[in-house]
Amino acid sequence: MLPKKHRLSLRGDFHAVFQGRIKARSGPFRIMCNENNLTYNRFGFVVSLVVSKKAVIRNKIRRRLYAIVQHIFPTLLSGYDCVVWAYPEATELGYQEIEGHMRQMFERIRMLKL
RNA sequence: UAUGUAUGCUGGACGGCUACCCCCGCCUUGGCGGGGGAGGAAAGUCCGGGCACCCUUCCCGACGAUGUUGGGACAGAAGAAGGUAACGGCUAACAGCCGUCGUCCGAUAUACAUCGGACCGAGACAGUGCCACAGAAACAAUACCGCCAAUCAUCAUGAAUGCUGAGUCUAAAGCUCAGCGUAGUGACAGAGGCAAGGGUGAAAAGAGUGGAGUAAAAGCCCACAGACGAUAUCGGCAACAAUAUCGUGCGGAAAACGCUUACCUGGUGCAAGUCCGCAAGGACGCUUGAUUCCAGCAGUAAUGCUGGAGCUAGAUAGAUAACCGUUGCCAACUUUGUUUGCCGAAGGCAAGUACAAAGUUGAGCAUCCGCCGAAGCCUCGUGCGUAGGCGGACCCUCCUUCGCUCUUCGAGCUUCGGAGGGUACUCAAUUUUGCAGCUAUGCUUCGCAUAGGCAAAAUUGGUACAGAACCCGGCUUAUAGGCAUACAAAAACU
RNA sequence: GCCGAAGUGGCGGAACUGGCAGACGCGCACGGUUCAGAGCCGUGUAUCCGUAAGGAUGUGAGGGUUCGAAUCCCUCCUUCGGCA
Repeated sequence: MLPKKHRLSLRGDFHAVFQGRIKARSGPFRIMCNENNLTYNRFGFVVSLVVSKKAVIRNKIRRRLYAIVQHIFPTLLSGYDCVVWAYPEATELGYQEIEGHMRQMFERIRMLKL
């Protein structure tokens, strides 16, 4: 879980990210980013009712995404707001596979530090 | 014994590592320390409440006065609309719960009765409607087949008495003949009487048995029995039940109705609403409550009362976790033993059901590819493929050989070639079970006990349903495994 | 969190005042027309059993009321829509 400071919460923040041009996709996940005027990153996750009708499964996917982002947080460049979507196929994946997809997406949008 | 149904309870544990939310304290403005952090259904949203605002009404005050505005209330008329429906109790309230009654079903039983289960369990002599097809008729009735011939009509016959005519002598009477025709008899079934029987249908006028009755019949009448309603008495708070009297010929459907009766509900819902802010948004409401646990008392019970102790999530794109390790539990399988039946001298054959126990730890391990392919499998193709066969790569051991290095009668490394092997498990400990023919020790002998000894085994899968969003009381639905109680009874054995 | 609507062959969609389920259209299959194709015309077309006649099941699932349920009632499932 990320601290509340690093989470996206306001409606306007999400809409600002939707205006961004930095996008990537890997497997059942999609990411969209935009620059903010802060010195740190903020993340938001979208796991809609289409993914699964059971709240337990949706919560587990979101918690895994939070845990992965928290794990690779120090290796990222700063100053971005990001939103990650999950799609129904994500319910079939294990933790290692989700982590692989996430790393691939961050690599494609060149947010990893060298 | 296994299984099913119903009800109630339970719903894994420990540790590592990296993090999140709330509260408290300290230093001090982001760190440290401490404490807490999902459920029986948090779900579905099917009901009921608390709570908040609005509407109406009432009360008080002010004013620009039959209205406006501010405050308060133990308030919610009628109608509409919606809901509930045996009776009593419980409750803040309910479509919930408890108890009782009634009807129906099942088991035991001759029966009474007992046990278990189900029930939207008021009203169809207030009204508007419905009962398809079939059938004569589907509810103030009607008559297809059928039954009857009392009454009317028709036809035939027709006593006594009678009427008319003729004759018998003119008349009358009487007598004879002819005609009419009454009662009666017979025929027919046109009018009519009947609804017992047949047939149709889910249901047929709703009255079952016996008698009387009739032309034939029928609750048309009588006796007995059934159902429903009213009244009285007895039991019960009541629904209801028992008995007696009186009355009623009595179809179904209220899960047809903007139908009746009785009772309940003013409306909207925390996205209610209050406050701050230009706005985005934020704070409050928001967790001390019809609260939890324990004990006692009252009550058949639901439940209530009293006393003591406790504070037990409060997120808001939504925390309570992610990833590992150990272990518990369950199932299958394997092994061992016990088990059951049959034959029998030892012993064997069959069943593989039920029960019990174990399935742990460490070390070593060089194999791989292609083609074919008994068994076996299916999509039935000359497909897949276990054992196995052939070929190749690679590895190990030995021998021969070309060289190199060094601490030089030897060792190591290496090139070419040849032979053999590459078996998928092995070893040790441990645990459990079994064995008792060998050894040691102890006990008084048979023998028993302990320690050694011998044999066997050391796999796989699962661990539910599901995530608070203002809070409670219910209902319904989901739920691996485990526990308890009641009921049912397949199969096997006795 | 709250409120509402729908579910019928392979598809769309009738039958909703209870009374023979699948009208009608599209699609599909077969046959005819044509030298051939399109188009047109005709027949058939839920599932199972049966040579056939015929029988059984079937309106999202389960239960109930009724002589009889796609229709009425109850509980679930799925899908869709609305409210800041």
